[in-house]
Amino acid sequence: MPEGHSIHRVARVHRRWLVGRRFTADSPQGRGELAHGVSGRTLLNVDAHGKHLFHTFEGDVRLHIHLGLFGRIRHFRNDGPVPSTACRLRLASDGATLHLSGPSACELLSLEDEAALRARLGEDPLRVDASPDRAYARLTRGRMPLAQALLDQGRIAGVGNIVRAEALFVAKLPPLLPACELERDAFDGLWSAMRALLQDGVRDGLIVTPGAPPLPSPGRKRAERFCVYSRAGLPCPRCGAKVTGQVLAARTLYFCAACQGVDRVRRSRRKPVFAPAP
DNA sequence: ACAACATGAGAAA
DNA sequence: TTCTCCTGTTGTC
Repeated sequence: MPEGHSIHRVARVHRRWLVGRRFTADSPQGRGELAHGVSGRTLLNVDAHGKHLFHTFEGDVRLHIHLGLFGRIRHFRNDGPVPSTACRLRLASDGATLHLSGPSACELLSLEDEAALRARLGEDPLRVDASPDRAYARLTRGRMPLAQALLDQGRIAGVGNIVRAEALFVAKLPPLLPACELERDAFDGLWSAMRALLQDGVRDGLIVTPGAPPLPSPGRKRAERFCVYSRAGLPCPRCGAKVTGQVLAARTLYFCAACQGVDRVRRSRRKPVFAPAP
């Protein structure tokens, strides 16, 4: 569910359908104070930055939601079904109800705390105020592998494991290149690949990488379709070589070692620190 | 039925 | 680096 595109899509839906409504809130999971803080207030605004959602209610009440790995928001036009015991927050108004379950964060924030949180977030390719210059400066700080830097939300916000793999593939970049060796024109290709994937994802509600092959096993229900993500051992749709899946900093990184090469990408050629896998 | 795994991230060591 | 939290889906038996 949750990479940046999902969050921005939720924000869009909520702006369109929920802003202006007055909600009653409850928490079947037993977070009474949280529900009490929101209940009876009108929703004024919804904003997304990276994977974070910010709802502003009347009376200076700010709700911060992060879905984490497991979080989900279900929407209903009517009252909706009986919420499960795992439902952390239910917001109900006339003709629109939502159930939030499994978030890693669902809290009320003061103005200062929200500002501090937003200040820690990097450039979000989905935001109009995003600065590619700043994104490049932050992303290329240090020698950490490019793929690892891409998941650091303080550098670039909203990119998750799927988008990093697919964008690096589309831009034909080597994931293990030290971030500081990424040339500016190579970054520009990566930035536009990420933005295109995320923007299409907001529009369609799921990530579909152009050029992705049909699903390997027809029975699978996976909604999103990829070139390399989750395709370890399967043929690369561009060159046919086997896709690599390897764990990097506790996350599985997928890429095609054969066609995501190092050419034209280095900033300094002095030290051959990185060599593509054989 | 049951186990493994997942699009995340913070804290601890 | 390893643990920890949270829930739902996928695959194996």
